Amino acid sequence: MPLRRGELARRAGCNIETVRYYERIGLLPNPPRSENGFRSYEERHLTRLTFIRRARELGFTLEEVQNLLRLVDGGHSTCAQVQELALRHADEIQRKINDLHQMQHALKEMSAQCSGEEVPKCPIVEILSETS
Amino acid sequence: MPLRRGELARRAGCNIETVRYYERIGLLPNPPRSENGFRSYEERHLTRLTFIRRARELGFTLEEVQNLLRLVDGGHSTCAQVQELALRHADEIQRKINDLHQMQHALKEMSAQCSGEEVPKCPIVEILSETS
DNA sequence: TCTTGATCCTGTAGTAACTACAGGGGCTAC
DNA sequence: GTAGCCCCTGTAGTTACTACAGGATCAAGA
Repeated sequence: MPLRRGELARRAGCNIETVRYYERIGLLPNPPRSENGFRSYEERHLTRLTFIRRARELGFTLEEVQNLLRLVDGGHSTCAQVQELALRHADEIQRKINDLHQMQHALKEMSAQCSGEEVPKCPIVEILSETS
Repeated sequence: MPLRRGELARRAGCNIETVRYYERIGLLPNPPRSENGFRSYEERHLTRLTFIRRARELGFTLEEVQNLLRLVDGGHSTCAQVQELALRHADEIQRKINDLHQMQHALKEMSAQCSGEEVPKCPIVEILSETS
């Protein structure tokens, strides 16, 4: 199932130009070309691109995405390095999860207290501004 | 406790120039100025700025942050509107939480299976590429 | 009192991560 | 054979910052 650029982008949920951009900066490998010069992608490209798109939506920078990809691609030699990095990433992710839980709680609370004419005060801003 | 721009940025955890940028695009209100023309911020500015920084780190665009702020600032008239918006945001947040949980699980699994010389294969990319 | 250092001001230019467009070519289908 | 859709390349524009230049303010020390 070789995919062309447009179809790859569509399935990964990203813009068609983004594919070319990631190729240019080395985040996606240059794919083989078919006879007519069109880029020809495989499942593994789709997998990788979808991961990148999702990680970006979760607030990771492209540099952080690069680090994660290198981690799973096996760029690090020793187990200690891998563990260190994996756990550091996991901690960062936990922080994000906590923040999101707080946001969600605040929004649901607001929605629940919304009845009739009364629009309640939503504490989401105050809650998420605490320096934890 | 009036704060100047540098101290506000430092406490909120963002760059000093970002403050001016948010002011320019209308995300932060223009603060009063002291005698010498310096910007003079209050607690509420710090609260707002910290919220923005955190929301950005969680992958929300500035436009989405604007929407969240309008929601809590009371820009929407009816309760139905507020509920609709709040729940939509909460759903989006739940999706992010799910993705982060999967990433975290994959990373911890990888770290746990790391022993001695063996560096295991990490399924984080494959897992997060599933279109759920 | 003078100067050094830190901070502020404004305007503008540079960077990261896309996104859009112009000009041209390759298929397929009526 | 031409209309419509997709692809190619190069380049320019957008979003969200971030850095820098040139100058003013102000507290503290020599």
